[in-house]
Amino acid sequence: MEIAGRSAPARLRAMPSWLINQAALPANRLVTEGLAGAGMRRYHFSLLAALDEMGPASQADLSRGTTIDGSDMVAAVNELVEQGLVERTQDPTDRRRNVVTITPAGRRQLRTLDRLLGKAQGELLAPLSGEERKQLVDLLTQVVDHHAGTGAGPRARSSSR
Amino acid sequence: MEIAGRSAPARLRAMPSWLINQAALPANRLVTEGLAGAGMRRYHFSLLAALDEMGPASQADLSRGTTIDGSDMVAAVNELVEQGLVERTQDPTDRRRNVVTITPAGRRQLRTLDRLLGKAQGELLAPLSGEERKQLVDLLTQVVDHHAGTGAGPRARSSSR
DNA sequence: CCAGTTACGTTGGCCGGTCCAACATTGGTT
DNA sequence: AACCAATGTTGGACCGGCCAACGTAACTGG
Repeated sequence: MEIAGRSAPARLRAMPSWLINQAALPANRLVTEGLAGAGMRRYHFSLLAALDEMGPASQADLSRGTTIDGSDMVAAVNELVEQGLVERTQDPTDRRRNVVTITPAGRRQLRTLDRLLGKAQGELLAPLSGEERKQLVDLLTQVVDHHAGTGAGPRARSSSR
Repeated sequence: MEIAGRSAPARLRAMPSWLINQAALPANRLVTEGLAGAGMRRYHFSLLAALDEMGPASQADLSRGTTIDGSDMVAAVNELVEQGLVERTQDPTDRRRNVVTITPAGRRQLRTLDRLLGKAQGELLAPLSGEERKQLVDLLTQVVDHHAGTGAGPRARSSSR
């Protein structure tokens, strides 16, 4: 009763880049489902986490402190404002800036999300022992750090014109 | 000379699901760039690899043997046909089926892609030792296998109606 | 003081990847 | 014959990531 051909080619299964992408599927599914229980998306959490860590910050600061593009920041902040989790106020000392501040409700929500996401991580790494989980995090961190800034940042300023 | 705030919130940096997604960025960038040198995309390689491993197969077989949806298979096969890397012929014993066969040129191309991708994997895992690379592949494989079939397959057949 | 340059927020859009619904054709079942 | 299942195909939705352009505002050098 073979379920023939249900698994990917061996060439792919041995390829780290492929494994990473395959692991990202359940990861994103679990995280998305977890956050959906609180009516949130991934970037909402990123934003709340950044605010909790950085304190009040401009949208440009938040864009730099997360992987969220400035273009997408507008809508993201709007959505958090609508739910009363952050406040957007104009910076009086620099009228270009919008200072975004997390509210007490935002902090409460953040703690809820922490709990939900912790659960999701547990399910994601279910087959691994505590020691193995540490190893995985360590190895991935090395890879991520090694490639940091190698493709995320703004395009090299073209000097033409 | 701190480059202040250039790194993501600690909450995220400690989260396996986030690390996996961040690692997927350079992974996809390197692989995409590598394949671009041969005028190919990722699913082209998946397809050629599956064909090389499965032998001649119908598009439905290929869809099941890869992560490529049947809807997207049509265009993918078309593109490979245009480049003479595969052939699409109607199965005489089942006139619904298109049998896709890899050509000698396809096999040659596949070997080229293997080489390009091997290089990309090396760059991706540059900071890791040989031992660490094995560990990473092993850990990711455990995670991927554990979640196999947990969200990819066709939607559960709704029994309503 | 003024001209040029830089930063910020915002709008709009493109692209790639994933997925689903519907359909006509064909084959299998009973 | 009547029904059900599988195949290939078209069309489109959705999401995440990214970029271009623009108006406003601040800064800098002459």
